Amino acid sequence: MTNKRERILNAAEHLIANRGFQGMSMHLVAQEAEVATGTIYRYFKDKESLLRCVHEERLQEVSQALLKNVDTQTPCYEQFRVLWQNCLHYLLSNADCLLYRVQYEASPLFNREEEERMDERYFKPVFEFFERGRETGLFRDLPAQLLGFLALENLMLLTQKHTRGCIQLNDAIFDELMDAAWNAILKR
Amino acid sequence: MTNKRERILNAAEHLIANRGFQGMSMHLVAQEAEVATGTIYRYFKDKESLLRCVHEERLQEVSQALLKNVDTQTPCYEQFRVLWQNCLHYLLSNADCLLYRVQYEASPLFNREEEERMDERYFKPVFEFFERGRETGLFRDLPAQLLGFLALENLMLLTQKHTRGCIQLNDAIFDELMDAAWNAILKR
Amino acid sequence: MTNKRERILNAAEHLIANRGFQGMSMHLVAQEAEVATGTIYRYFKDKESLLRCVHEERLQEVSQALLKNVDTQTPCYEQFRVLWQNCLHYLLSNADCLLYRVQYEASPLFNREEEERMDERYFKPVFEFFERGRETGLFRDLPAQLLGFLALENLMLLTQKHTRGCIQLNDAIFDELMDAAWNAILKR
Amino acid sequence: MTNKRERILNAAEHLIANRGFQGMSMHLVAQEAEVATGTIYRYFKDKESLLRCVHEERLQEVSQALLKNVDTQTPCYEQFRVLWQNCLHYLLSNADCLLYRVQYEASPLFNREEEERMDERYFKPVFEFFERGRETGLFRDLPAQLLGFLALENLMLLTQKHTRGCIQLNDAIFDELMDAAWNAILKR
DNA sequence: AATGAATGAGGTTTCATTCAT
DNA sequence: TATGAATGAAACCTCATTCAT
Repeated sequence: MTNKRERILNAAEHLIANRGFQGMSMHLVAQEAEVATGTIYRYFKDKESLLRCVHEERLQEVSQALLKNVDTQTPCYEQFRVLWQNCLHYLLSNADCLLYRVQYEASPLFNREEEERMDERYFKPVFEFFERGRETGLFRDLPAQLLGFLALENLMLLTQKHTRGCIQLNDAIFDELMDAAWNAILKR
Repeated sequence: MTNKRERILNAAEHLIANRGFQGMSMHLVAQEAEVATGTIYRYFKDKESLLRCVHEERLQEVSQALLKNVDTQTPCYEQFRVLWQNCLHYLLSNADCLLYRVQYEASPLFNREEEERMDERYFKPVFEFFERGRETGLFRDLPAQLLGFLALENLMLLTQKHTRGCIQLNDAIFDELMDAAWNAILKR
Repeated sequence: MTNKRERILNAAEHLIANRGFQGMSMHLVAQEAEVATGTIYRYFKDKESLLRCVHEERLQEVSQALLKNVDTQTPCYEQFRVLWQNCLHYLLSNADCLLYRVQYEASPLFNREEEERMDERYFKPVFEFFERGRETGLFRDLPAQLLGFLALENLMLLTQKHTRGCIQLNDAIFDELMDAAWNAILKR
Repeated sequence: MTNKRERILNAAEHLIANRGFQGMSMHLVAQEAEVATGTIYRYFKDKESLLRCVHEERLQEVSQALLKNVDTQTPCYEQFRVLWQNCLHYLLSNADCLLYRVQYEASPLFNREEEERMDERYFKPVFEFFERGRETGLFRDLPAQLLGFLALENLMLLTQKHTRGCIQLNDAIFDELMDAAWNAILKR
């Protein structure tokens, strides 16, 4: 059953999300996934490889969630709104993934080049959206990567703080935040 | 010599910055600080306590750097500009502190309540600045904490990516980013 | 197909020869023999049993090779010469078997009594040859086992060193070594 | 206490001697040496390093024992006799070292080049003895290494079999064996 | 008869912490 | 106060063996 592989990935993500990279031991992963320790090594060469897979599989999932119902034929703002809402909903309903990703981004352990390649692969349409906006003079004259960061990435940090109970957010605030993001990237 | 205590704190910060929480072993800290392993335990009860101290000492330093030359008598935008520039310069010239802090923020390991208390203690004047801006109707109707986040905290993530070589930033971009931050918090 | 049994035995021998007893895992044996791991257990009760079989099967083969064309009607020196040459050629052309056997002999793991029984069974004619030589007063007054050792067994160690590239041997040296062996066992 | 280092080396040697390379686990070494597992790693980088040290330290000891009382001024046969007797006595009274060494020699795991360098370093005077004998026309025209092998190294294998109870040796046999070794290397 | 996924005991190694000096 | 050798629990990983298919 390839089901076991998925269980292992989820267990790893969950443990990292809740206990940090330090708190994810192979033994705990096995326990959480309800498999024997040795079983993990049938699916993943070693711990590092498991971590890489957790990352890549989730990246793919995130990018799909992000781009759902984004129609390049609709007005720019409309596309932005869908993107932003997709992002918000995904983050709010996938706490483990969110808490995991924030730590991954912060960690100095990972190979930057590989990460860049993956970002490019999975988020190409997102970057293209911001690039088009910039070319038409709607958005600020900043690299697409930065526009994407201003518009979406800090949402990640905010929802993380929300999920962990550090701040309280509600729908009114979300509307305000989306508007703030839109105004941040708009050319003056 | 209390000098040793400082050396230990710096060593811990440096190691976390460059190798993550996992990469900071007490033995390595001792080596980097050029003290014996046992000496660390004269200054800090245990590893957790050392980590807490690293955090608090730096928080204090950051808050001082942030508020330098901020004059509440000057126009709001001017105060914002100084705050933002202080923040940028501190982050760019204190790579270890920056790389450390990003990981700290992302980590699920720390006591949220204590952190909140510390934030409040050290960043009170910053929050007050945003609060005033909101009350005068200049800034969006969002909690000061959120305004601060929109204005300053994502700068931390950006400079981290810059420091680690994931993105390239320059003065023109920094100007643009400051403007983006300003526009993000401004009421429409 | 009993062919599989042979493949497994060869794989085990080959692995031990090249990686030592430590380097022979059941998984690697299966891979090298191109069978499934579980299949090994159809032919051999467990790892120990497999090792014992590897040993016995090869012992039989060696003894046959050793005694080929040895004619008890010919003069003693002639018989010795054929035995020695057979031994040399077998060892030189069966590197795995050689490298395996040297390790087996050195290992404290195996049951000495069983080994003795096997030696006796398979090498009886060889021992008889040395026994006859002793009784006729041609060879030293030493147990046949020891005469055999002096004459043939150190050839094993020498060819092992040759095969592993530790020493260089050639035909002239081999002639000299055979003469040395002959003189070692000869009564003065 | 550097005493611990010695205890660890002895424990490792003893375990290999009696249970083979496989049977030497770091845990067992620690137990036998009466130290904590972790302590081993203060003295040796890892298992491989421990094995190398066991080897080198013993090699040195063996070479000293071998050359004791060998006087290059005395006749060749006398020197040979002392060498051979030294070798015999050392092997008979250092069972662990003997059983260890035989396995080491048989193992395909070790770096041949390094071994050669060590042999050369520690056994130089032995090789020189055989070289002189060859140059004066007393010994066979074989490399000193091979003469040494014929004269001494198979003694190692024989005493191993004796120590393990596979064969019975006594003083009369030893005399015979020494004579056999002498006749093996003598030029005809 | 054959497969190979699964198991978990046991291997090597690291590391936070203690304590005699 | 400072040291660093020593500890042993716990980390990662391997491997002989079993068993459902």
